[in-house]
Amino acid sequence: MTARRAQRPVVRIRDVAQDAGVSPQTVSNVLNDQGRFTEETRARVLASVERTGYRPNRAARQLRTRRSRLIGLHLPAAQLSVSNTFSIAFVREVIEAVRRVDHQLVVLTTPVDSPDLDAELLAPGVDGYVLFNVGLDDPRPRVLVDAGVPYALFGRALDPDIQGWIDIDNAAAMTPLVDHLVERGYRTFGYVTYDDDAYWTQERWEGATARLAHHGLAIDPRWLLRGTEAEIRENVAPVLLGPDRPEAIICESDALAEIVHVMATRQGLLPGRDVAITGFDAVPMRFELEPSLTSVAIPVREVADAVVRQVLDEVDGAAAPTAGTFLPTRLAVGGST
Amino acid sequence: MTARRAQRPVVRIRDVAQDAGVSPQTVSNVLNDQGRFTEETRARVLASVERTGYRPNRAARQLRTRRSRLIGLHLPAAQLSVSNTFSIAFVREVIEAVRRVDHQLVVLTTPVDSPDLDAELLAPGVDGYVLFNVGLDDPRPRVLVDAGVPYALFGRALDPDIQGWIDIDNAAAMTPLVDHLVERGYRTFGYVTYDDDAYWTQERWEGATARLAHHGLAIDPRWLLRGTEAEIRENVAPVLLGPDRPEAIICESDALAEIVHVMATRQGLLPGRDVAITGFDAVPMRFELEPSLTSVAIPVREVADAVVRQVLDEVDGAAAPTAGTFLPTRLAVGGST
DNA sequence: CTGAAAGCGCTTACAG
DNA sequence: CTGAAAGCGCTTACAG
Repeated sequence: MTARRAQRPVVRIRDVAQDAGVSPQTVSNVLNDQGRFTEETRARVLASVERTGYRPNRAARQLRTRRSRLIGLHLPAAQLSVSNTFSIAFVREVIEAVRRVDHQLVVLTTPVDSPDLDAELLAPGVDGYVLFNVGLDDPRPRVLVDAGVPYALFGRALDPDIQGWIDIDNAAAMTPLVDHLVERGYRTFGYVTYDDDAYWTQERWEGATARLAHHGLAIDPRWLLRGTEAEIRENVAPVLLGPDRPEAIICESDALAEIVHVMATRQGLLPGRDVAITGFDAVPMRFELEPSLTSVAIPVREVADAVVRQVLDEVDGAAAPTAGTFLPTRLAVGGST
Repeated sequence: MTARRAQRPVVRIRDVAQDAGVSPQTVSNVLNDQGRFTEETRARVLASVERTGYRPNRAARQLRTRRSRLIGLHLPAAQLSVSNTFSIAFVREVIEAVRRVDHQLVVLTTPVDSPDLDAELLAPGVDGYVLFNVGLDDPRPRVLVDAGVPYALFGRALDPDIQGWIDIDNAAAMTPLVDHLVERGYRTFGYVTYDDDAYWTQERWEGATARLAHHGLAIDPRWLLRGTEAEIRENVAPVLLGPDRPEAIICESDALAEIVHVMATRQGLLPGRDVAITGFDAVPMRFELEPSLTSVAIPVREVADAVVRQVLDEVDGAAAPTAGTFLPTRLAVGGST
């Protein structure tokens, strides 16, 4: 226990000042790069910081500057599961993005429909929030707007007050995907999608069908498969992988495409040769599929960086120059088409 | 932007005091449940808190009490991936456990082998740390011990200074599993394991073989498969699922058991009828296996609660009553045996 | 049971 | 370029 209770004496800024023979104020200036000191002073101060092992007290700094250097990430527990491939990739990038701007990430997990959502979101005193998986009528941005807490979100909102969003253009993203399929010679199409009311579900469907129409093509209604993952898992073989099947199957997400891919393989069909399969997201999966999946890559890292930067701009009161920003997607061609 | 910049005036404790007609001190006492007030005062104060929308300034409280109410979770980025089924389940439970004790969770992702590990771990000013995936010679506990920062860990360490660990007894956990297999009549065994030097890898192997020996049984060396997930994926069929195969395959983890299960199914073998398969961890997977996997359940929630409680006890200076604690595992019998 | 004073460790004006 | 003073908003002794 001895080592455990080390309790080494706390070094304060005035100890460093004393050691360096300057005032606390000067130490503060050096540490916060405020200018107003000679290079020689700077060196002396830094040497003293090193020697004394000084580490600024965050609470004191926070009290004075009114900045916690904490960014909140709202991550309802349900989204932190191995089934949420995209969420996990996104969370990881947000953590890294926050680290790059020298802040700390605080994770909140209150369910979106909790009656305490407001209180819990406001309690931790973070400088701002990152939200994602935000639907058009999500209650969270409103809570933060009303409380005057800065935030940025990956997604979009209906309310024009809700600004500072970062998103991808789901419909537009389907254009190069469909063009690619048409170019490869595929002419009959199936579509696999979640049966939810998310706007991205809607937009991907509309983007795909519109672009197919542009080519004079369409998705045959009998090859449209909607449902939960479990339902799709069950129905994909009979509906889409029998002898009378489409040449290509467009899936709303990689998670769904993975199911189709696995089931196709199990039926003895080789994706890319016997049937084309496409996904959407292009994030790492539990096992890489073979042949690899053609998909639409969401620039997760860029989104995370943009969202975090947006929060900080808002915190700093830098005029938010945009209501929202679309980031470009990229077609990732694999062996499955 | 108007709504966005709401900037409502900050309510301080003295505003509440004024509203309630008491001193700031009394408001503080009520809010922190320090006794020393009448029930009537209490009600008046709480009403004023409600009316004014007061929310304590965390920085000020932290500066005064020297508690941030922040608990750090060190989660190197590599562990936050869909392949790390167990890590994801554990992180989720830690977040919830921290929330239950009314603290906030800060996530740090510095790689374990980073030269800045010390500095980054100490920078955020958390009250204490939760560590997991800790190996016997892990550098992290030492860093925290030396800095006098409280922590608790899921895992174990060699250094006797490193106390406050919570773990399961991997070897003991294998006893009921092996007994179950023997009881079901299985007499020939294969074993699938990672090729790493983690102590749990070692302990599970020893636990299984020792208990088999107790029954006068053993794992045939030609049915021992060691390697990375990719290697196991490739070799499991030829080594363990051919005509000359063991009756039962014990796997070090659910992740490996999943591979074996999928491959067995692909070979036309029905787990539980044609070959028995067991895992270890019993956390949710991307897709539930069918038949379900017999496995050893790690009490993830209990572990998370215990680790968080241990950190707080340490923070509060409550004597750490134990060097370490083993939590019990439970055999979860599924259809795969 | 309640109040006035002091102080946690910084940084932000303000003087020199 | 550097220093002495004030104050951020709480809570912790200390008096009454």
